[in-house]
Amino acid sequence: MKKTGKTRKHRSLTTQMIVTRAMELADKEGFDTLSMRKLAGALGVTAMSLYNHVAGKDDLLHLMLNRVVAEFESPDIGGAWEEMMRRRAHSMRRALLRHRWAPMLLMSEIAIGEEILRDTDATVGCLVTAGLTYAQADWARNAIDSHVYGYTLQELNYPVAPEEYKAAAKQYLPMISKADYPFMHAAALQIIDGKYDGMTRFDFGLEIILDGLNRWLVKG
Amino acid sequence: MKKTGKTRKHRSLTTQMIVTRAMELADKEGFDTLSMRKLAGALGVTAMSLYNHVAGKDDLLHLMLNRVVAEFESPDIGGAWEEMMRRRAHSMRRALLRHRWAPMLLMSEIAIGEEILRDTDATVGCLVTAGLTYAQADWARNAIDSHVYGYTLQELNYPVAPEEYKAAAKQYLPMISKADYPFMHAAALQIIDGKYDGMTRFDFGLEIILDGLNRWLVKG
DNA sequence: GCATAAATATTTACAGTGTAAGTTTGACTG
DNA sequence: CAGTCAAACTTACACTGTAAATATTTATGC
Repeated sequence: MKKTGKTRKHRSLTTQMIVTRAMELADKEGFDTLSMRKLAGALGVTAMSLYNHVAGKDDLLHLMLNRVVAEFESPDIGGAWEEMMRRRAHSMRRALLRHRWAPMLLMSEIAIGEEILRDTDATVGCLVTAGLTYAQADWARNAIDSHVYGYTLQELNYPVAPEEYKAAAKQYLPMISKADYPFMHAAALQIIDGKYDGMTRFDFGLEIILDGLNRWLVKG
Repeated sequence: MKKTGKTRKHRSLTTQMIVTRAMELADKEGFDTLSMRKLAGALGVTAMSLYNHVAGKDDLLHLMLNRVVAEFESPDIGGAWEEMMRRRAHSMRRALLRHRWAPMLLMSEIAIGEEILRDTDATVGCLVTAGLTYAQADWARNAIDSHVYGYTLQELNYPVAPEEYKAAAKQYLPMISKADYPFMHAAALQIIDGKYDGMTRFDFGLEIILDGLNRWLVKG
């Protein structure tokens, strides 16, 4: 197992490389199949080598989550807050769909880090600059984030793709007892008949919230 | 290892017992430390015995989640939809706070089962009976659920308890660079000065959504 | 009552996991 | 060239879920 002397193994690993590769693997093959051994293998290295650059799997996870948040679009200070929040929400959604493993962890981990602070600061900053109090800004941000994370997470784990709703409804209709679940039964029929496409909508909830916030602010 | 003949080990285990004990353990000691061996031990049995009543850990998980959803309050068909949705949301929140491990899994698992169907059917049923179309009912339910799950999950994982916000703000203030994160810095000061208690509010977001839905329906 | 069948609990074993501890290697420094 | 120190490696351990085979208790049929 001697070194050839040319293939440099030493000094060839960085934290950035590890995080990048980990995200690629998580994106492609799923987060739960990502093990330290597998990640190390993908980098041509043994598992324990990673521990020279990363404190542990938890630490790696936080670094990955920070990278995801880095993809969120920062609202401009001084911009029209509604439009800024809308743009941020859409960019969050795109980032979360790119990294399907992220939403659950972003919500359920105590996630702090440079990029997460930056995002929070810019968001609160935009709202406060637009005239909201810190309390109002915090509540607004929380309502929006709850929706973005909540909606996206539910959507990501929905078992059938939108273009298969009709077929799925046909397939499962006989399993939905009309006596026990009359409304679900009727809903399935509506989807089959093409009266409703079965898709919930991200923007629907988002606009309800933005509009509601706006009205509440105007009212005082 | 012969049986004493009196201490009956056989026939003494049921699926219900397993699920109940699993929920107790998860509630008390956390979901991630719940292993089949530990659960079996708590029931005075070996790990593999559980597999006679439960297909596997995944199956057990789904049974647990169904039990949680069973604690959600079913809206009445024919009731005033806004108030019904409000009551359901609050009961969801109480149940999710009782079972801190549940929200993440309810959102991220493909969860189907008797109780989950019942809840969906009753909720959609209430809304449809109140005059909404199936599409509108689905969107409304989705917006509400996204908020309930999203908010509760974020709240559950918030690192400091509400009564410690002030102390926490004092402690961490020096770590929040005024140059890099001016608004977070200012927010911390407001909390320290007692101008804002730092608590976001479940009802704030919920009422924004309910009100927004109402307006949208009236408008057509 | 007794053989047989069906449930259900147990034992053993395996391929994984994250990571603590100790060892070797490689690349700079003087 | 020798010395130093960070980085990569090896080994080992205590876990995990669960497949397969075995043992034991209960229920059924004659």
